Amino acid sequence: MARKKIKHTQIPNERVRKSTLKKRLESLYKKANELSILCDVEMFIVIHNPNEGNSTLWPSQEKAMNGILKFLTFPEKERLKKMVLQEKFLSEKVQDMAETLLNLQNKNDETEMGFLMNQLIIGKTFDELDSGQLNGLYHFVDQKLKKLKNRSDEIDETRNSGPFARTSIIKPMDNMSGDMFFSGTMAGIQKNLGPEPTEVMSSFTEGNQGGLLDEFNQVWPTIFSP
Amino acid sequence: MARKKIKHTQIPNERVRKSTLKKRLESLYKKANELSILCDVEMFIVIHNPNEGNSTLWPSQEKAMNGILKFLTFPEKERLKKMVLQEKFLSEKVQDMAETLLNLQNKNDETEMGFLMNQLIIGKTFDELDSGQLNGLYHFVDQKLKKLKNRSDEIDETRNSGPFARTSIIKPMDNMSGDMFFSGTMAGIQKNLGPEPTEVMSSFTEGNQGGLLDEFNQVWPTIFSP
DNA sequence: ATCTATTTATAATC
DNA sequence: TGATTATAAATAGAT
Repeated sequence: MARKKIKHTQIPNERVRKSTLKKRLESLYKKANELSILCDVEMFIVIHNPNEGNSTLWPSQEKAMNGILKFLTFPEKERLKKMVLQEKFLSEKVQDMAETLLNLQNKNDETEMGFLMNQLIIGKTFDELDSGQLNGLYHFVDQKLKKLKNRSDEIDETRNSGPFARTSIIKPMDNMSGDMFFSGTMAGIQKNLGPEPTEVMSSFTEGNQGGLLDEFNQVWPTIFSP
Repeated sequence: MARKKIKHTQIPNERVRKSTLKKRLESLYKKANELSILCDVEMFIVIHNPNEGNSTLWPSQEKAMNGILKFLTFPEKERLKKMVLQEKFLSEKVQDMAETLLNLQNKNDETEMGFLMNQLIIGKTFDELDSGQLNGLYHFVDQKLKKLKNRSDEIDETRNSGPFARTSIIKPMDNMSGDMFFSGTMAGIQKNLGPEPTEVMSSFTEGNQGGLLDEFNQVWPTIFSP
């Protein structure tokens, strides 16, 4: 939208490309912000820029991290446990491990330490195929630790010997109402909109009373690409 | 941009709000797609819609999940381990747990099963404060399991008794060049662009040779909000 | 960065 | 819902 219509290919001139990126990103943020206000939705945007060697998160690291962390949380311990056992897809060892973790989890329930522990375990257990690329959570945890340290130093120095009481100090994550996550198929390009998004219905609009597979199907009842 | 300039507040009429959301989202996807092509960047967008009780991921669940999973991976096992020990922020129990997991991880290194195990452990160990909201990874794991089952049935039925060989069947995640993750501070609204994004320099543009804290600071040398 | 001639997006309407 | 159209916004190229 300007003096001339442009081609839909990568801008060859680096100067122009960079400038265009900046201008268009500003617009994109503006649009996203408008949309979230006008239509009462939450959104976040991630931009990876291989050329510049950086990434940008909008509207903030904090919000997106919280979303992402919730993204990776399961709805029910027992449901997963049963599924794993029933489907027999995983070894006993893995199941034992999961149970052990579950127990440990329960003991630390509602403590920030428990949350941090989870963070660390995640970091440890993930494959490291992209080693050298991934410091985000590292930093996140570091910040959490610092925050926690400050708070517990202020609030509760006498109750326990160490800085980390077993009582709940802060809630691990914000509550964001209406979160739900993602499923579906990938599709091609329609009109000029680029790839279609994937969308799912919310699980909490659905009942849940059948067997394990029914349960699963009810949780993910509708997969559609609008 | 239309017949009339609109207010920057939530659209009261539900029908209009829904319609506007749809139209504007299409435009946003289009813009995002254009931008990614024109300026050679990768992006993904997440929209939570509390009212409709659903969420949308653009451009696809697959891509965003891969990004998110990498987001949560640490660069080095030992570095984290040392950090945890040095900082003395976590209990021995937690550290033992982490080590146990680390060992288990090593045994399953480069196997899809190991990857899946990690997924499950993550699900198990996370706090469940948002219980009932989070089925995304559940579904993701299910799909991985199915894929794995199909592949191993086809490729390698004789080498092992079960369907899950200890050898690497598929790589857990795609490689996405130039990924890097997020840090920084949150800022207010500038012009009409909404919140500022947070951005960081890439870790792999930096050297890394000091002590643990130095190391950390070098990994996250520059935090700025453009 | 700033400035316009144009292209695009879209609010209101049908 | 889906189209139409008058107007607001975004922006390519120039400065």
